[in-house]
This record gives sequence, C-alpha cells and structure tokens, in this order.
Amino acid sequence: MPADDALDPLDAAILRVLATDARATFAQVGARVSLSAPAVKRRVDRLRERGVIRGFTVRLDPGAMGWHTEAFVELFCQGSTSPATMRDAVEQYPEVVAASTVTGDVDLMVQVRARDMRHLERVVERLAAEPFVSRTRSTVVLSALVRRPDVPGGPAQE
Amino acid sequence: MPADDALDPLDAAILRVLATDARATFAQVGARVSLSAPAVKRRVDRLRERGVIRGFTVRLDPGAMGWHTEAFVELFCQGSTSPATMRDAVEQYPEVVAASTVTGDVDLMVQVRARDMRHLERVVERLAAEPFVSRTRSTVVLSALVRRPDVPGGPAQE
DNA sequence: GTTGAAACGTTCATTTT
DNA sequence: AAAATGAACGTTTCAAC
Repeated sequence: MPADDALDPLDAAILRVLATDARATFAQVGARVSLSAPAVKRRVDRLRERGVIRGFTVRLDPGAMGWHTEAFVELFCQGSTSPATMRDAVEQYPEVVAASTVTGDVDLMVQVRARDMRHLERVVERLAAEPFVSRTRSTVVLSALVRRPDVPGGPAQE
Repeated sequence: MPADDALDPLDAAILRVLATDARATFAQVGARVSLSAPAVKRRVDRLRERGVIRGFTVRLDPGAMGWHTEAFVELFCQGSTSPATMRDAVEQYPEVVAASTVTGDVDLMVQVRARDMRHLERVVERLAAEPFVSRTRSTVVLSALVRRPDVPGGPAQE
C-alpha cells in the first residue's frame, strides 16, 4: 500500500527545514513557514503517523569515524535466490550501508563502508563466500562528490 | 586535514542514540549513556565543532514523496574531466542524490531518484548530453533491501 | 561531569477564524 | 477543519562547584 503522493506545500516546506536541521525547534520551523509552533507540531506528528517521516538522524563525516574506504560491491546470485534471503544475509554485515536488487546482469548492488582496503577486501571475500553468491564485482569509491539528504521538492516538484 | 580517527566510547554511544532519534532530548540521550544532560550537550557541541557531526536530518519515505524510481547511472567521461567539473554539472540535478568518482572503467557513479521511468529516462538523457560524458550505463533499482543511517561502531569497532 | 536556576520549548485544552 | 492563544510542564543552557 503506497502512501499518498500529493504532499501539502506547507508539509513540504516543513520537511525542507527539517532536512537542513532536524533539531530545529517547532517555533523555529514555524518562523520559516509562517506557522505557530503547535501547528508545526501537529503536522509533523501527522507526517510521522502517515509514514512520510521515518525518523530523524544525525549526519556524520565518514572519514572522522575512521571509515576511509567505500565501495559498490555487485553480487551475481543463483537464479533461485529470493530478495528476503539476500536481505537476511547482507543485513548481518555492519559494513553494509545499503543494498538493492537491481535490473541487468547484476542481481544485488551492495554499498560497503570499511576502515581501509584491507578491511574492504575481507568483507568482499565474506560476501563472495555466501552460499547464494556466484560472483562479485567491486568498484571502489575514489571521492564522494555529492551526498544529499532526501529533500521534498527535488525530483517531485509538481 | 582529516579528522581524528579515535572516537571516544561515550561519544560513539551518544552518536548511536542520535542516529536512531536525532530529536531525542539531551536528558534522554544522557539516560541511555549514563550522563547528565549538560555533559551530553557539551560533547555534541564539540562533535559539531570537530566536524564529526555534519548536521541533523529527517529520514523520509521516498515512495511517500512520489519518488517511485531509483537508479544507478554510470557515467563514462572524457579523460581530461576533473572531479570538480563533474560535481558542478551533477549538482545541478535535483534528482541526483549521490555521486562519486570510482575506480574501473566507469568514471562517475551517480544515484538518481525520479518520479517514474519516464522521468528517469529524461534525467539520463540530460546527463548523457553533458559535454564531458561520452557514454552512460543505467541500472534500475528493483527494491531497496537495506538502507542504514551512518552508525558509529559499525565498520570501525576498534 | 554534576548540580541548580533562569530562559526557553513543548504540549494540551481552549478559543478563534 | 485547521490555526492561534495561554498556561503547565519539561528541556536547554550556563554559571558555579
């Protein structure tokens, strides 16, 4: 059941402010969107209930955390592997930051963060040893040029 | 100048709480890590100053925002293209959520969010028309299996 | 890092548009 | 139906320890 596509312009404005600073007070958000604090709170509560807002998180500098190596690891899987099996396996790795099933010859695209090349190598070896994985192909990130938080009114400015 | 790699265990614990709920009060965070609210605040302030914390943001459900299509678009670029040129070009697209220069035959890996296939197609065409792009290869996401916020003590539990 | 106190934000019931 | 107001309660923030 997909959530409703139509997003209220006021809700979108509130989400844009929260995307920039998720710890802004309701009064501060209200000042930016011309609403009182209680009005902002009620809309935010409603967006959480509707599932539009999944939560609030901190944005960290990966380098400052000691993660100096990032890679896209493409997994070629045996034909009969279900997405659930893939997820259950890949979720065990703390180094996996994202994983998606994809079209094309590759079956699963996995994004990995590791301390260094040596660490990355070990993770790729473990992924390659998963029973349903027939082959892997890794692409190491040289430099992260753009890394944007999800913002309403980007792709879907209707 | 890369930030210090060694992360205080208490700071790591605070960041884990904030990764789960960035709007938690300092008192709530303090209760989880056995610290008073002012102590938590001082540490968070310091983490911001050090650049470990880049900010706080809201996590949204892409589907609820009307973004039903996601893809990895690989860009093959002319040999003399600088990363700065690539970033300047790719940053103009609101549909681009991430972009990284990578090793291998591909030069730039771009992650795109679009309303639908038709919208994605238009974005890929515009990217392909950039002067420094010689060829593109797109991989459409079928389903996002894992999507984790950055959490300390994942890859770098030392 | 903690405590205590003043300023400020949150939250709810109520009133207004 | 949705927003503003005002008051009670909890949080932030800073000085002092």
